Amino acid sequence: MAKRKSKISPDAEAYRIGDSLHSAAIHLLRKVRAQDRSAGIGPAQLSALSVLVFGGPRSLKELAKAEQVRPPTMSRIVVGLERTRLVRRKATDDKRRMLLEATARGARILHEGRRRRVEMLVRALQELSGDELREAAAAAEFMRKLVGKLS
Amino acid sequence: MAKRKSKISPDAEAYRIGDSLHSAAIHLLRKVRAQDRSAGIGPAQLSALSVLVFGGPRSLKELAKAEQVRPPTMSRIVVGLERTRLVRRKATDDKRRMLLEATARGARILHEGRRRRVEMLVRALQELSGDELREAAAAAEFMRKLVGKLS
DNA sequence: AGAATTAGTTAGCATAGCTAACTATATTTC
DNA sequence: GAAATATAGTTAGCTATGCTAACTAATTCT
Repeated sequence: MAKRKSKISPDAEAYRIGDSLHSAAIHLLRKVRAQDRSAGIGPAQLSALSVLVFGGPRSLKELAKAEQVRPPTMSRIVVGLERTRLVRRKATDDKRRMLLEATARGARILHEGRRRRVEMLVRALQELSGDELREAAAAAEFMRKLVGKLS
Repeated sequence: MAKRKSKISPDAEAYRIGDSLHSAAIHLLRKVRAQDRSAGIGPAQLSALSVLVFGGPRSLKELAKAEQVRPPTMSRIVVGLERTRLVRRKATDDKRRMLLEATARGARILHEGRRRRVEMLVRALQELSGDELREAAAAAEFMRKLVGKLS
């Protein structure tokens, strides 16, 4: 593109693509998030829980960093997760710190919520041809790489 | 893939890809959203404003539907946007309805906020080769199509 | 021992989501 | 044309999620 259509500067092209990706991500998540209403768990709790389920136990501060929120915010999210027995605290040698870990129930709830979200995408993906599915896999892989490069 | 590796069922493959796309979209937005703090406008307001800027004036109910929120929620979002003079109400013949439209200031603020978000992506995209950039464009286009197919 | 640092919480504020119940206007029905 | 119904938006009140500032308790450094 940059070579065939020299009128389009690489920067403008990068901007257009960036805007597209941004917009697509917003609309994709807005759609799948509609599935969360039946879960009885908010998006922040669901996301924090997923870190514990897939990434293993960690301290509140680490969890806050992983979720890119401040410690007081995470403190309250954890209170909610504890109240519904999705997460448990474990004491450590350092008595200031705690380890947060998902309960079995937490893992189950997470997988169900995730399944509901992802299944919406899966239904759309199942309409695609084999070629299109390969395109989908490439898009997912590209997004993953790009996110790694951010900031 | 489905043909070469017949052990992997198309369904499992679709699930894996769906999960990837979902996860990538979450992480992408979490990163770019960090840019919003300096904007002095929340994500819901920003998103509603973008509908008005890019899609033109419409009623509160239509805006709520476009944003997939309930009317009372949109009512309050609009109050916030009005308070900061980013959106204006216009009366219609039907005195129950109103038309909401972005002000010039609203359009400017939106473009600035969007630019901040997108520029983060652009910085990452600018590190890519021409081939990779074409991959990026294909990924964006694919996502756009997929979102259209959702539910 | 005392000072500084670190982990987490509490308090207080704003935004954003919901449902239920309300007001005001339009439309339909008899 | 009046009464019933439907529609657009708001208000009230709840929960969840984000922040900063200020606090407590434990640990580490000097």
